[in-house]
Amino acid sequence: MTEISSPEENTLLLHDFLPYRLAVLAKIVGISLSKIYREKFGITNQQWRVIFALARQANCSASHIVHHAALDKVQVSRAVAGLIEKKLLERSADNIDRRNSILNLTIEGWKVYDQIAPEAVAFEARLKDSLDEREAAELDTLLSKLMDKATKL
Amino acid sequence: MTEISSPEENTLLLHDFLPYRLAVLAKIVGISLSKIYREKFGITNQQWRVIFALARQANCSASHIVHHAALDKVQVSRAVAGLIEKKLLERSADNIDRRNSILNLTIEGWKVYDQIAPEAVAFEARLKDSLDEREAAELDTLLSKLMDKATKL
DNA sequence: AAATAATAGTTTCATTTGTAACTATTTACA
DNA sequence: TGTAAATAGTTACAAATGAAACTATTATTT
Repeated sequence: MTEISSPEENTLLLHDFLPYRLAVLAKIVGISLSKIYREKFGITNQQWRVIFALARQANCSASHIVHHAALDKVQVSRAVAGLIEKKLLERSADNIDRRNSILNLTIEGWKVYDQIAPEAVAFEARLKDSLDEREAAELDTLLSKLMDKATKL
Repeated sequence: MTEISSPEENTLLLHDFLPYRLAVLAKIVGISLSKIYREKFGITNQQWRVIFALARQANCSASHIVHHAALDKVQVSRAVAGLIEKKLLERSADNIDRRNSILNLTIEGWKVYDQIAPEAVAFEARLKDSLDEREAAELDTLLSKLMDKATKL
């Protein structure tokens, strides 16, 4: 194996490349987090997002979740179907606009939420553990700026 | 649709939750970036990473790429097979240890790299556009700290 | 009112991905 | 030396994902 590039050269370093760093970080974080809800509750990442969206906003439609959980309508449809089968969520009809479904967590669904939520918060806290208050605030700002930019690229 | 949670309540806000923010940001950035190499060169994300790893380090084995491109060996194997078929990469035998393959970009492979690399750099620059120098440095630090922590969770 | 477009959500099918099992080769060690 | 363990890489199969077509209902246009 021969090193052919020198630091002087303008070769792109993958591990310094921001999109790569974001992808790797997000993936590792996502995998670690998903263990919490997958192993203990058999819940997928998308189902988890639907549960959290519904915990925040009850009686809402699938398309409301689409806009608040960064999932597309197919993903929401599948996640909802899975959660209904697990009896964590129930669907009722909207008689005002019968295209809509009205979604709500069941008692069981709330129990699951009440167990996962604190663990998710604790997980986030561990992740941010090495950041002081200023850094945490800075991180928020930077992620917001990047998100803003990324949606306009 | 009824708002049942109030800000006073300790409900987890999905859009403030760091793992969620990282996942959404990484996904949007990844999709935007992938258009550059997918639409113009028909290259997948994994193939792109293999090309960049090989541009940095010639004559290396697949497992070297595994460790430097955050891909698992199956992903590398498939990406390499695809790149060989496209004639962007060639594989030769390592007579010292015949388990290893020795991988190198072809002339065509280098041409593709030479076209994608500047676009990738420009993309990253656009993404960081709204950050000043201090913020960009801070971002580096924060991502490193988070990455460090995430690998130890 | 009838035809057309738009919206909500589901289903289908092809592609991608992840896990595990597999082959081939080399290393460790009894 | 011979046997077991480790390493490099591929293949096969199952599960997850994405894009497009589809059903049902409501809104808009003429």
